[in-house]
Amino acid sequence: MNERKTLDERAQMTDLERVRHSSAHVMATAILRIWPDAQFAYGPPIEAGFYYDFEMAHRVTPDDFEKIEAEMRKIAKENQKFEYKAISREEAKAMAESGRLGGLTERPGNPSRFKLDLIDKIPEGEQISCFQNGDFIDLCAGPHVGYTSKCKNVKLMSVSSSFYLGDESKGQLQRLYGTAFESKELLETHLTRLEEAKKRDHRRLGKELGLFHIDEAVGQGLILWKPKGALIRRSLQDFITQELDKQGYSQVFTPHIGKLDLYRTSGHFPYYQESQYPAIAERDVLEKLADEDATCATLLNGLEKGDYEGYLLKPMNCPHHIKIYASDHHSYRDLPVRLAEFGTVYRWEQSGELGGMTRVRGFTQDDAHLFCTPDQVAAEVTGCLDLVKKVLGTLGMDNYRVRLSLRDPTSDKYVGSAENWDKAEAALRQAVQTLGVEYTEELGEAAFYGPKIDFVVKDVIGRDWQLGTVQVDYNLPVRFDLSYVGADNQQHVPVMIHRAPFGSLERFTGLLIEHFEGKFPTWLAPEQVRVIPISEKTLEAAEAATAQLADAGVRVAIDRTNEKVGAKIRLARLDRVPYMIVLGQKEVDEGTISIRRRDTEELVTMTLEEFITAVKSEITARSLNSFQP
RNA sequence: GCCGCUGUAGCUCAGGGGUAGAGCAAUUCAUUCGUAAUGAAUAGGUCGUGAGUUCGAAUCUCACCAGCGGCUCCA
Repeated sequence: MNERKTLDERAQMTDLERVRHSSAHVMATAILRIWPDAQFAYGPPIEAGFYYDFEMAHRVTPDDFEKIEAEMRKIAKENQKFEYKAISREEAKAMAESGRLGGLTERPGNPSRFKLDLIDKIPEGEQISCFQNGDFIDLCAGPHVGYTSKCKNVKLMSVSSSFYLGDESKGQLQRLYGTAFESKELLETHLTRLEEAKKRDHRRLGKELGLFHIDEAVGQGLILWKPKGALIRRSLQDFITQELDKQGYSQVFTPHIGKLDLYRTSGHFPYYQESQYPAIAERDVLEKLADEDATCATLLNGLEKGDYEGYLLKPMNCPHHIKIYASDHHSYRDLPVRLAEFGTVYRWEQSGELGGMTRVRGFTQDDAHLFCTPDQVAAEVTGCLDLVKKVLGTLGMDNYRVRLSLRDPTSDKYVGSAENWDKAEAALRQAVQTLGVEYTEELGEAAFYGPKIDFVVKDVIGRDWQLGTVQVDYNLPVRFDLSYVGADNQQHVPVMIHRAPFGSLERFTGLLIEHFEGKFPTWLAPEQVRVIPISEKTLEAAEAATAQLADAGVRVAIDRTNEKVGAKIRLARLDRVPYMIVLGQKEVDEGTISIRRRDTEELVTMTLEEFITAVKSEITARSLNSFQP
C-alpha cells in the first residue's frame, strides 16, 4: 500500500477516490488545528474510505471524533481551494525542515520527519509536488477535488495503530480511519449497509444459531463445534469426500503429532518455530534435565539444535503424507498418487490476530498432497483448480478473486533452486490461465517452498481471507529423498502438489455463515425441517410426521411447546430452518401437510410423501434453491 | 506480539464508593390457539481474575486473562 503510484495510476483515481484523498487532507488540517504537534506520515484513499497515519502526544479516542468531524465540516464550509504546487527538492526539504510541509504555513512547527523521509524516497529527477488547502500544505502527488466543500460528507470510523511504512522497527503511529462520499445519501447508504453487514457477522450468528463456541478454559483460537455447527461441517466433508472419490484420491488418516526430526527435514521447524506450539520433550529428557537443575533455555536450545528429541503438534500435514508415499516403491505407472485427509493442524498465531472462526490456532484442512511426474504437473494443477471451482460454484460463492502468489526475487527466505522455482511458477501461470477467470500476480506471496494459486474472498467487513489454495512444490520431495522409477528404469524425483479447496473447515464455515447470512441451503442446514403442530390436539400426528421424515434421512425437529403457531413460526424463522411443516386438524383430516418456506409468506399444501421426495432430491442435488412445487 | 477500546444473569444491555437491574431465553401454572412474540408467577450474577486504596470496591488504581478494531504475521 505504500509503494509509490505511477503517474498513470494517479490520473486514474476516480472522483470518489479524489473526494476521499482530499478528505484525508481536510482531516489532517482539522487535527493540526486542534493538536498542533501532530506529525503526518501517509494518508491515502482506501476501498472503504481513507486514513491518515500520524504521530502526536494526544491519543485520539472515539470520544474525540465528534470534535474532529466538527472541525472538518468547518473546513469544508470555508471552501478552501486545493492548489497544486510543483517544488524543487531543496524547497521541499526546506519546508519540511521548518515544519511547514504536512503542517500549517502560519504556524510552523518541528521538522516534519516523515515528510523528510518521504522526500528522500522520491526518485531523483521526478517532479516533487505538494497541495495546499487553506494554510495546510502537504507533500502530495494528488490528484484532489477542487475545493474542500466537496469533503463535507465525511464520517470518522475508527482509530488504531500502524507502523511507519509497515515496518515494525520504525515506531508506532496512530491511524485514524474515516469515510467520505460524494453525497449525504451515499454516505448514509454506506453506513446503513455497514450496520446490516454486522448482523451477518459469523461470530454473532454462530452464537445466535448455536454453531460454535470458543471457551477461555479450552484456549484462544480453539473452536468447539456445537452439534448444529458439526452438522454443517459433516455435510461439507461428505461433499468433498464424494468429489475426491470421483477424482481418484485416496483418503488417509495420520496422527496429530510427529517427531521434531520430521519437521527439521521439511524445514518447517526452524523456519516457523515462533508460530508453533512449543515442542513436547520426551520424558527421559525432562527427567535428565531436572536432575541437572537445567533451565528451560537449555531445553529449548537442545530441542532446537537437535540434541534432544521431542514431538511437535503438527503444523501441517505434508510430512506425514510424504512418509506414506515413501513407505512404498513407486513406478511412474502408479503416479499420480493423491493422498487426501481432513487433517487437523495447530499453529501458534499471534494473539492479536485471532478472531472468530477465520483466524484460529487449531484447524482442519481439507488437505491433499499429489505426487506426480513433471509431465503430469499441469494436468494435475488444472484438476485441482477445477475442484476448487466446483466447490465454490456449488456454494454460489462467486465473489472471490484469484491470486498467483510468486516469490519475491529480492528475498532470501525461499528454499530450492531458481530453476525449479521458475518451472513451478510457469506451471501455475499456465494452469491459472486455463481457469478462465481474472487473476493477479503478486510477488512475495509465495510459500517458502513454492509458488501457489490462492482463492481469496472478503468477509462482511471487507477483510480478505485466503481460502482454497493450490501449490506446486519441487523442494520437499528432494528434502525427503522421494523417488519413483521412470519408464527409463531410472530413479526420478516426483513433484508434489499441495492443495486444499476449502483451505480450512473453520475459516470456510465462518465465511459461509456470512455468505448465507445463516440461511444455509437445505443440504447444509443443521435443521432442514421443523414440524409445528398447531396445538396438542395434533401433536400425535406431528410426532408421526417427524418420525417419517427422520426415517427418510431428513434432519427434522418438532416444536412441542405450548406456544401459538405465530410464535413457533417466528422461532423457526429466527433459527433459519428452510422448511416449516404446519399440522392442524384441517391437514390431519385431509391427509396433507402445510409447508412454509423460510423466506416467503406463501403456503404450499401437499402430502408428506410428496414433500419427502422433493426435499430429498433437493438435498441430494446440493441445490442452492428450495424446490418449486 | 504492538497500539487503542471493551468485559455486569444463558443472550442483548442499563447502572455505578454504601453490598445488583431490564428485556429476551429458562422453569412452573393457566391457555389448546391457523402462519413472525398468549398471560401470570418463579428461579437465575463472587459485576472477567488477582492484588491495592478505603470503615466499606461491581464502582477508584495496578497487574493479568479474554474479546473487539487496526498494525505486523499467516507454511
